[in-house]
Amino acid sequence: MAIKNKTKYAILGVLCLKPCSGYDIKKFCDKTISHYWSENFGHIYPVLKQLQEEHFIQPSEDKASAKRNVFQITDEGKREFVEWLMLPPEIQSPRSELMLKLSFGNYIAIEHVIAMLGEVKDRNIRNLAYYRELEGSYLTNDAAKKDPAFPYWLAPLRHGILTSEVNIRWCEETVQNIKQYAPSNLEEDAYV
Amino acid sequence: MAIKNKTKYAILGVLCLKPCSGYDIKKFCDKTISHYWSENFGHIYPVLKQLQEEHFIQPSEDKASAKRNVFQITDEGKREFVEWLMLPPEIQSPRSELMLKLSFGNYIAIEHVIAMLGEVKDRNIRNLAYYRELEGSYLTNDAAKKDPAFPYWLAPLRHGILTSEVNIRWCEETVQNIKQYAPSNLEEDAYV
DNA sequence: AAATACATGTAACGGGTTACATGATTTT
DNA sequence: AAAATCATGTAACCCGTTACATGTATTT
Repeated sequence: MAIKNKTKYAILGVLCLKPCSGYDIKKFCDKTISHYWSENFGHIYPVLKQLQEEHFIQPSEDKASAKRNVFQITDEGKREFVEWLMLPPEIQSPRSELMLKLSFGNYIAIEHVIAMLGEVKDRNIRNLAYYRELEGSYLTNDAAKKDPAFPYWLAPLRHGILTSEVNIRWCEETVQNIKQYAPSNLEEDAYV
Repeated sequence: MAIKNKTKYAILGVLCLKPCSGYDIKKFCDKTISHYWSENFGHIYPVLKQLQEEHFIQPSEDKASAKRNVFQITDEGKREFVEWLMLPPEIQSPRSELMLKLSFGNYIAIEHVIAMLGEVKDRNIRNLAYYRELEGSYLTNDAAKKDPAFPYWLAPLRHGILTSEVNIRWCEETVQNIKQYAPSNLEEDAYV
């Protein structure tokens, strides 16, 4: 059977870096890997409990506060995680709502489609700016560069940069194509 | 509440093109839009029933076989579909297993990571070849070009082409970065 | 005659999201 | 004192996948 429950492995991965509470894990996901991975509390806490039962994680001693529930990964947990790492990543069946909508674009007014593509482009421009800033701070940090993990943290970031760039170009190209091949009501506006 | 059940709208979209049975819809998804949308029987048939109850679709007269259950979209169904089309596409929370695994690449042997990226690259090369072929047959078909839907069918295809290309480049770049910044055991092999 | 493709559906499962509930701690 | 943040957890829901069951029509 195919491996599901990727939350399990995401949590094990984060705990490989440092002991964390559920809250910490969520914060880490939101801050550091949010451009390619997301988690939510409703899933983290139950999985944390399950991982503890499987002895892949255990309560950590160094709790900052009595209320905090800090976990650390066990040797078994590390083994489990690395084993998963080496499996080929599952090819997920694609479901792009944008592409689906776009392919039926001739059912709505051309201005709508163009506006939609404009929003997509803007979002990608914002993302790109953010990625570029991150990349800059990475590349000028000599300590980070010496970390053996450096190229592995750089890779998803570079992917974000390259795909953002290509998405922007695609938006522009697509607007042009739409105007050229399906002029409809836009042409008239040009004379106003 | 956010709109879920996108299968509903995918089905309405396909039925806008022509009356279909559940089987036809599945076939259409697999053959025509599989690079950005997927459906499966276990979801299609129940949703088909639900759509009928909502009067968005109705049984079609022209059944080829007694066994086939062909549906056509109603005016209400068309309205429902177009209304959805005009809503901004939901931004889906990203979950790239490849990126997650890659960001922990320093936990496994470098050869493993390089092999993994090689497979990803190969898959993208295969996809690109397929997309390019499709694009060629599109661009040389004058009848298709005159269809007002032409740029809307072209757009997802172009997106596939551009992202495949960029993925290939990213794989190559990433392998280089890994070799440069995390040489480890590969260097030795170079002398063998 | 056997194998493949056509065709429709149900049941169980599970993964992930959202909303809800609750309270402590820190900052303004 | 109030607001914001920290922090943990549960319950309900629903979407989508997988596996199962069943039978017909067509091709080899």
